[in-house]
Amino acid sequence: MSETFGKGCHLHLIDGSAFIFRAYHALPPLTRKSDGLPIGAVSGFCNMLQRYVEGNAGGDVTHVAVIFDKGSHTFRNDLYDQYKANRDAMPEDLRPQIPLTRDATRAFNIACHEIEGYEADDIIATLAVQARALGGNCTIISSDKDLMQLVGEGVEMFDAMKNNRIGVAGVEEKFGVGPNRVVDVQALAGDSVDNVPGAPGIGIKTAALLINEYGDLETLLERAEEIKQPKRRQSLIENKEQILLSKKLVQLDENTPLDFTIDDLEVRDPEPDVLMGFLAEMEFRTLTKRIAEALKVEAPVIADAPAPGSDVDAPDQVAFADAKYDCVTNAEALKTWIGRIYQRGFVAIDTETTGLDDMRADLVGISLCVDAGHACYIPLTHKEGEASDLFGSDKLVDGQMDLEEALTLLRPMMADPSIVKIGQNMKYDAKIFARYDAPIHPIDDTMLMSYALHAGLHNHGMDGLSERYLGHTPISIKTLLGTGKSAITFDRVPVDDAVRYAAEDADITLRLWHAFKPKLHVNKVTRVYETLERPLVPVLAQMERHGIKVDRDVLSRMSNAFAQKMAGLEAEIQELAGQSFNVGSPKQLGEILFDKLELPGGKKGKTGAYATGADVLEDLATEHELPGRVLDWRQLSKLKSTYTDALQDHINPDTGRVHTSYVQSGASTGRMASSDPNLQNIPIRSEEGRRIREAFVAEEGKTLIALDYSQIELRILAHMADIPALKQAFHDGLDIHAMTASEMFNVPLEEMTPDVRRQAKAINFGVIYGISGFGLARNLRIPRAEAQGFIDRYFERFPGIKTYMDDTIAFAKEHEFVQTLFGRKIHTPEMNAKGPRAGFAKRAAINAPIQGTAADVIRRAMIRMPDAIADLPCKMLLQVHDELLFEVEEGAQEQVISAVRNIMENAADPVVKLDVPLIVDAGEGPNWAQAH
DNA sequence: GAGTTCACG
DNA sequence: GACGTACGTGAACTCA
Repeated sequence: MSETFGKGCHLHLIDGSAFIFRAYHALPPLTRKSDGLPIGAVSGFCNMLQRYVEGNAGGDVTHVAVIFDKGSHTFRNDLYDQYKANRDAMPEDLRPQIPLTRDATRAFNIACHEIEGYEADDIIATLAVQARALGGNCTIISSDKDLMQLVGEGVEMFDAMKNNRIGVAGVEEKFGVGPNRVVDVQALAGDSVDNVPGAPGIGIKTAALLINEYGDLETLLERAEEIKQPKRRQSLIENKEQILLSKKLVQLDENTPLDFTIDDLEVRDPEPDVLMGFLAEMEFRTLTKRIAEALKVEAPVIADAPAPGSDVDAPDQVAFADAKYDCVTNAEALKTWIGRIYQRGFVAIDTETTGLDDMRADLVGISLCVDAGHACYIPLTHKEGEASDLFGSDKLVDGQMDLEEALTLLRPMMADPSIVKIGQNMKYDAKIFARYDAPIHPIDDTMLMSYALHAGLHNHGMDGLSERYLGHTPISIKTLLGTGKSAITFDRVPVDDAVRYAAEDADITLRLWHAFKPKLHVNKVTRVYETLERPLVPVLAQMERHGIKVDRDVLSRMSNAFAQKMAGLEAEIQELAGQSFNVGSPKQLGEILFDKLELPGGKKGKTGAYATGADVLEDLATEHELPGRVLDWRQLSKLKSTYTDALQDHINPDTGRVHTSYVQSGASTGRMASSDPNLQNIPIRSEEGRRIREAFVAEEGKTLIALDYSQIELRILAHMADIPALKQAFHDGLDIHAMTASEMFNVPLEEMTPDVRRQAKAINFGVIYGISGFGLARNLRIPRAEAQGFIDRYFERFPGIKTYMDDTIAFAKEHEFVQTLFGRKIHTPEMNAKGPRAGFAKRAAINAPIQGTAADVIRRAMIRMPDAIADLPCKMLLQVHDELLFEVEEGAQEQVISAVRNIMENAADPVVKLDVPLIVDAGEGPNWAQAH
């Protein structure tokens, strides 16, 4: 019955991408039971296709196609690089489903087309115009307003969700003009979703008014001077180029080069075998049955596999004891595994290396897992010889794949955007792979999933997670490597042992992934994971790999100076004590101070030792000379051992730089921790300590730039607790501590004394920390009653703060978690405990949303930073909670500061609209001391 | 390995 | 009325 498209024919064009996104967002994240493949969007897509088919049975449709977008780069990006630039990345669990929606369309025996470099809308436009020219009709199954310009004689749209036809009248209702002028209105109004700029200040209503008055866009722009309203006139004149560009962006291309014709789109009946086969493979039980009935065929039997992940407590289909772990020793076997990975669309991957330092450790082997209970290990550089064997040769163990051969096979899979690589702490593995020219993307991380789900409840190490969520105790690395001096490195572990250990790690990681993935959605932290955790991994990896230059000579000189001073102080201290003792021992010092010298106020802690902390010694300094000397000695000792000495050992011999490691899941609040070395606690408060920052320097020809958020936590408090006076003060750029003092003590700002301001500052900080009279009294060294008086007065002046605290505590008691403005959850399991623990929990619950929201804000800035500075000669090096440090080529300072500041100050947008401005201060210099 | 102290935001 | 007390970290050191 083949016939040429023409009069009397009716073409249906389905907007495939719209179907996919609707399906994805309408459904919970379903997974295929047998293997956990994410399948929700495919399921919804098939349902929509089936409903479409049923709805059009017996209708007049003669031709039909589903049209998809292909690739992210189109000719519009060449016109305007910001086009659709503000779109979120595709969710990771949707990505592997995209090719399956094509398969689904073909399984329904419906034509399915996409063309590289063009949006689906352009293909639809081209086909609609052709259909009309050939005298037929066309219905576009979509509600996308960008397609409305096509409506007209012979062409209409159909909103499948609302079951609603959109003709010329519908378009006029939406845009206020006929379809032929829709692009003119869109060009003026712009589109925030697609990032089409348009004319600022002009929306659809105004645009329609203007177009109707002047006829079309070109005439309007020519005669813009005549417009009476000054703002509109100015906007049109000033933004003429931008408006014309916008028109090009919204105008669909009706001449897309097609590699098929309308005649190829003729309606075909589905072939039951093909369709049933596909549905059965996807394991859609209900849908398979329904369609089988409609087609009057037998529904295939879908085996009832136990459901991994459906029950978090028992996700295993294969007991660990029955797991099968292969040793991969040749290319054929590895290719088989890679084939399995492509079938699934995901793989759990783990690296074994010679050490814990990801900047220096060498790759020893790789393990992979795609099915729980079936994993493999690829030994690559295991060496012969026992740990104790001093003459242990460096000869490689026989029967291993060549490292480069294995990487060559793995690299395409690791870089393939359709394959999700799952790891536990993937930053480590990604950094190792990066050193072997094997970039890995996209990734999923079970440690970070646990962090999004369980922050505040427990740690997120793999062994703990395995015991807690899988009920399985993993093989301990210590049993393989030993401990202490006799410990060996992984390359000396016998291959058989390594297979059991390493393959199990990948197996565990995959099972954790199956357990956590559905929980993200149930616990409503998918957004946190997808926007604040997952995308930060590559950013941190990049920063850590880059490192910061540290001048060894500067540190070494300071170290010697400190040693000399300490020796002098030590002699003085012994002299004052009348005996020699270890100044570094708090126990011995306590005995000298309180037993021998009989100084007052000796208090023993729970262990029976005297407290000798800085606050105690400061109080004693008025009584005796010795405590003051000890304080000086301690400061120097700290600076020397922790900074000037230890830091030198952290200079990487290959790069000459120091590479910290950020622990993304380190702090329960959403902050990060820095370790090996910790570069988030480099001294600054004391003059002597601050000089250590002079050793952190820029490379020759470059300079350091530090940008930090000003008072970010107080600003967030002002917003969250909704305190008008504080918000106004921030809007007016006032000194917030002085303003607080003025409000509290009724002192005019001009008469403010530094001491009153200092007290107010302490209170402001106290509020953020969950203030108590006792704590404030100790901090300010004032009587407790006086401190309590301050707090009472503060709450009187800012009653909203008290309400916020009470509400937060009530929420935490009820739910046992608190939340940041971005939805991060911090669990507070001790809220309903008895005794002093409840006090701790309360204060932590008050602090966590504030500290956590600030942490979320800077994370968002960091995630956006690589794109923002891609074309600038600079690198982001460090994060210190509210500060970012960059190394910049000399001369580009201004540009970088302006770009970075823009990202940081707007980092909360568009998810959270803060009532207070975020302000970023910037500094620049040859070293960190001067840049700050 | 726990406890103490102190560096940072 | 008595508990105890500012929030969040990491590292070095002593001592059992």
